[in-house]
Amino acid sequence: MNGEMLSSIHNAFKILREFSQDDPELGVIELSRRTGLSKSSVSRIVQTLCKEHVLQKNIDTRKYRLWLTAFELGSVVYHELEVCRVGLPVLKKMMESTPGVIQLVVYDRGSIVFLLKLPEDDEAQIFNSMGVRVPCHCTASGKILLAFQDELEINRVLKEKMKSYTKKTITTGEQLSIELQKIKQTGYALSREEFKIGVSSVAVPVYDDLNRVIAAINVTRPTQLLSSAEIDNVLKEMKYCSRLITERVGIKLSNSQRRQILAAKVTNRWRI
Amino acid sequence: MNGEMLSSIHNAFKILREFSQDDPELGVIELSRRTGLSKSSVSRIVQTLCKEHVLQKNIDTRKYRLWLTAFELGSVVYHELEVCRVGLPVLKKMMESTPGVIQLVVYDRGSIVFLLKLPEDDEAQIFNSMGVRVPCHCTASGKILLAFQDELEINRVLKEKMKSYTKKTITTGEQLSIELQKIKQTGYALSREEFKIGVSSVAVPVYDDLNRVIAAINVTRPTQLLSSAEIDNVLKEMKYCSRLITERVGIKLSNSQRRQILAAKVTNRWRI
DNA sequence: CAATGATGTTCCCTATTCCGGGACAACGTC
DNA sequence: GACGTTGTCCCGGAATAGGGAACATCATTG
Repeated sequence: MNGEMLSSIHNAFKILREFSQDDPELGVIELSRRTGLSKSSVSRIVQTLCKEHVLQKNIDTRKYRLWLTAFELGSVVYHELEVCRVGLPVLKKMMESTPGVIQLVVYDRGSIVFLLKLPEDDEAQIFNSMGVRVPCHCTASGKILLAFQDELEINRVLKEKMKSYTKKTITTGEQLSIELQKIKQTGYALSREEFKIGVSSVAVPVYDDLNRVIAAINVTRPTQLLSSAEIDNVLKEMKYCSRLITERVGIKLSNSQRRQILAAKVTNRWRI
Repeated sequence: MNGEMLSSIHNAFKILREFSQDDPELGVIELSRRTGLSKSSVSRIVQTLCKEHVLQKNIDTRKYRLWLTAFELGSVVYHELEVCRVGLPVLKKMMESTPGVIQLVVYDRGSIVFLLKLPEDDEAQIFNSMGVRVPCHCTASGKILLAFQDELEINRVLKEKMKSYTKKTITTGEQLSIELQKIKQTGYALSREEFKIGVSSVAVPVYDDLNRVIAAINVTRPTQLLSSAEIDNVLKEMKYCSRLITERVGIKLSNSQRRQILAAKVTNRWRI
């Protein structure tokens, strides 16, 4: 297995991944510096991506931003994610009775990716939104999802360097390991200003019809609005919604089929 | 200018573009057939894209589907599109009083791309959704957006082959040209089952603060629920929302700045 | 307004890579 | 177990992608 395979494709995505909500517009030199590629290479790649309408060039500033092809491809993923389709109406209903920001989150290689965020209108850009990737160790949903990964994956992540976002961020493998065990027992995770000062959140796992954890529901609020009494209230609501999603997710199987699949130790995460 | 520039990047997106809501999972041979690339090339490209987490492989079926990197990149575009951010709350409000499917749409090279669709929960998958691309000639929003493109672009599109979706689909340049002129006079467009039998829609343009058409609002309903009396009602509502979006879009400029920019004939579509 | 600096594009050349063909392997089906 | 289908691996040669440098463009500064 040679490392990166087709190098220009690898480089193209190295460049594309530099674009984010925080850095939506980037120039050639900037990209060159960030990726370590020569500016001539960046220039050529970026021009190619423009021809594919993956990027768009701002003629005035000569900077580039992601464009419609990226949007179209991303939308396909969104529509394919069963947990999104099923989760959206459930969480919308939940929103009517539950204040705060509600998010649906999946695990991906030591990080979490936000799939849904309600309410959607983000006048206040305080909270993370759809499509954003954040490391596991500092968020409630990250910790709950990591807690349910297999040993191998957990150990891999525990060894990684953990960035500190606030004074309360967990930064060592030992601390996180203890936290994960506690979480697995209680069945929910808490983040009290571990990612952002003034902001706390609760998360519960979402299971599929084969009892595998496929996602997490996350409720975020200003810390002072999330007393332990209130957490109990919110958790009840969240667990109910989690169960609703489980019931509606997955190809409905007979019990014998289910046993068969589980016996085969299917760890294939295809059906999120 | 050499045609495609970096060919492997071009080929990668040729492959990626084959994935859609209708064809979310594809295998190597299938992709090879569709793209005209050799199956060995497709295999290698697809493996590279898996390493980049743009695609994910289903171990059981050996087919591929778009995956989280695509979602993350697409989300950046979504958040960057000012007309989305501004349009979403406006159209949500509109939804409360207006039945039917409400969509926000932009023009892109002879096609339209749906940015938003309300209501979002699509139990009934009858209507087009977010991120979907459809040719201009057969939809209300496509016709209204095309009508406001410049001569050059209109003529380019008029010459293209137009696919027929129903008996009522416009399929010749002459017909479409007449239709566009009518639309430009009345200020709105209609599609009576030109794309799908039993489904009709109305569309109005959305202007930015420099009076350029940047998007369209589209309302779709079963044909029998869209009488001409009802169309007048809906149009009133739509035009009101369109104006609201215009007011809230764009960097607020002084009148002198505005004149300057318009004098410079800025056709740069960067600021959608 | 010339000089300077910073950024972006194009050209050229070579080492590398990537493509296509074919062999091989893994399934599923009859 | 034979066959058809599909996916992966291997290999050699042709094409191309990448880096360096020149050139171009724009912004800033004295």
